[in-house]
Amino acid sequence: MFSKACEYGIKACIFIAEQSVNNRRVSLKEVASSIDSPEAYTSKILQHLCQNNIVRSDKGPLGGFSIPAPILSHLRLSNIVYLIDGDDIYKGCGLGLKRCNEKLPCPVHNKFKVIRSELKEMLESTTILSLVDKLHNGLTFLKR
Amino acid sequence: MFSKACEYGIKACIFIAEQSVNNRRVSLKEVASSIDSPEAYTSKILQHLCQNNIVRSDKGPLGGFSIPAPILSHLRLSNIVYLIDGDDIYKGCGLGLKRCNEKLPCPVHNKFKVIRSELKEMLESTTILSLVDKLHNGLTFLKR
DNA sequence: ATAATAATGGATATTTTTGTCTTTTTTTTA
DNA sequence: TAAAAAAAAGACAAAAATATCCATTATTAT
Repeated sequence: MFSKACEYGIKACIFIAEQSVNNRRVSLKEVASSIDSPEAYTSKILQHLCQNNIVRSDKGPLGGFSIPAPILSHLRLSNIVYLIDGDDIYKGCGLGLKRCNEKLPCPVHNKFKVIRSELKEMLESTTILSLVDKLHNGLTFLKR
Repeated sequence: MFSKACEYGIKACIFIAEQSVNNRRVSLKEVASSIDSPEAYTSKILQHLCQNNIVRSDKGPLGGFSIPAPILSHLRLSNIVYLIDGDDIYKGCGLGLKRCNEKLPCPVHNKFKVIRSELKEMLESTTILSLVDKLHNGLTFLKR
């Protein structure tokens, strides 16, 4: 459904958000080990998220990654997925046709658009904070 | 959503099915040009479909690909997707966790399972014949 | 200032997916 | 039986995704 990069990105954001809620910055190492992802690859993904102001990074000792409260209060799954995987999952034709639309639909167009719009709606309505809450309550897990 | 191979596979099946309804066998060339796919790559995908009795092939002049009526009457999108892409799209964790389930769900588990089960239901209930009908009525297209 | 810490950036490597090319096998028709 | 047509099979190539390594830059504490 999502690329590996996107999966790591989502998990990393949930973990960093959880720590940010408690005013803790986290290092790359902590992120990677907490979400069980390859460190250097995760670094690239975090860079990407930082360059697009979804995550904040500070260098030096005491540095690390965080998500500032004003950003966290608005952050949704859709922001992360859109940044990393683009909008193909919302817009792209189910059969990969370049020009598939209401007027000239592919055979699966109408079946897919229902699923797709529900996926879109779900990603846009799910906040990272709501996912952090579940983590915090011990109801969900980021590893294994 | 699906791999390129799977997209080609679905389009190829719809095209071959359309021709089989009219008792016409089609060559690899015809398939590839009709669905706008790379010929040799499409060949591999058709081989795979043939080995798994979703498509039939006959060698020699007058040979070509077809889908026998008894198969076509049962064939659904899910059969093709499952063969080519496997069951990750139904079963796999949205965050790529190996062991994510009802008891130990990842943070997005419950949000995703709704979408996933709808996707599953859609693929399992959509027959290739119903898609051929739309093609035939000029309501949908396989290229562009 | 210096050393230590942590992210950044760039180059490189590996793996997977996608795509190609060539030879072989099967079948039909002449 | 020989030639032609068509898929099968296997090796190979290119592109994309995933992953690693190393030198650089910024920040903090000593």
